Amino acid sequence: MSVRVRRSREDVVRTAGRLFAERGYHGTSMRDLGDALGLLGSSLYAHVDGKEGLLAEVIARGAALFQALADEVAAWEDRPTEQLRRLVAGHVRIVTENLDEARVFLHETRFLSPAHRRRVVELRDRYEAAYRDALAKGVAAGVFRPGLDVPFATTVVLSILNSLERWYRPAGPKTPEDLARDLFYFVLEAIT
Amino acid sequence: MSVRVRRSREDVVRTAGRLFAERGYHGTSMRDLGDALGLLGSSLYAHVDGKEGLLAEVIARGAALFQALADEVAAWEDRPTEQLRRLVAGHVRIVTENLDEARVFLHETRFLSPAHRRRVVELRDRYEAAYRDALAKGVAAGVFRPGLDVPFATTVVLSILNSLERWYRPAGPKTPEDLARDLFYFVLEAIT
DNA sequence: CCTACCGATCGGTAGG
DNA sequence: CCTACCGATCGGTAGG
Repeated sequence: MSVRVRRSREDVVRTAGRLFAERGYHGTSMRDLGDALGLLGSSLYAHVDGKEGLLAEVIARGAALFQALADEVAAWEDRPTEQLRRLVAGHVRIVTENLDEARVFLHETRFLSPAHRRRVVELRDRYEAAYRDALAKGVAAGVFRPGLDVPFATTVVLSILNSLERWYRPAGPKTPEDLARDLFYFVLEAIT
Repeated sequence: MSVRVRRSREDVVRTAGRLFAERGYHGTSMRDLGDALGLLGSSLYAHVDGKEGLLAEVIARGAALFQALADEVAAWEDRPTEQLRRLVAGHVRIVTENLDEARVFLHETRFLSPAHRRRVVELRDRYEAAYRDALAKGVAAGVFRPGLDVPFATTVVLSILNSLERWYRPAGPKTPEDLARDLFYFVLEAIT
């Protein structure tokens, strides 16, 4: 009954993302991945260099989405509230539309080789800086609470956003747009 | 150079918690665990039934700590703000004092057998209910914001608390007591 | 808790 | 992308 079709490298990476998200990197074998694609584990090596390279690619794709968001909101640096609103909305959109990559990014980065991991940690730090800068600018401009502990608030906001992958369900009561709005106002209440 | 001492079952479970937290369940072999304890992988079977039973025990210990907290705060049901304060403070204390178990509980529960996993999910749901009840009582009593979306706020509060294991560092600028206080007030600002 | 092992599975390769 | 493999490692057991 298995449907035999030619598989692209894109298919391999996307399916790897799904399996790594569901079973974890170490819980997924190359034969598991082959099975999911309708081919043998050994045949995967015609598409990719190896298992770790596949993990690195899945994670790099996730990281690129968040990085693009940080770059995008940089243009709004004169309006910190709008910057924060866009960061929250963009994060929710990325996670809800790329749940597998987001999960692998958050849970499996530690299994990357040191060289790959270093690059990902660097991107994560730059992403965090986008939030910290928006909060700091908002405090300086008087639109957020004076004396706000900016590093702490940054951590809490990212805690909320990074937990989305745990509980977001497409069939849940709120659409991604609802979530973006409600999460933004929850945070805004706490920091103003 | 390796120090040979007699190992207790307690040593095995605690070391398994550390390795499962650091490398993940599927990233830890019974030989890895034996090495960390100064004995052979095969010798572990004198102490435990098998690898999955070891995971179940590490997670059950973590779950028991949270369950005890939920039971404890039930006594304060007439004072929802105090109830929430104690839930947050208790959660921070449990995580900061049992970081390995908390990590395994959060990340490796999905690798339990269906029977073991079902019990853990049940406990987690009861723990979540303690937060939901405190918030609902607070809204009913008029101490929290009228019209607060209680299920949503519950999820956000637990998102914040469950992310602690990601960023808490004993050498960080805030003590666990500082964190408990600051996290509580962050949440309180958002829900009042 | 060690010795000595078991069958199964792992990531990966040579050659087509 | 398959055939036919490789050496290494996996969780686990029998017997002491």
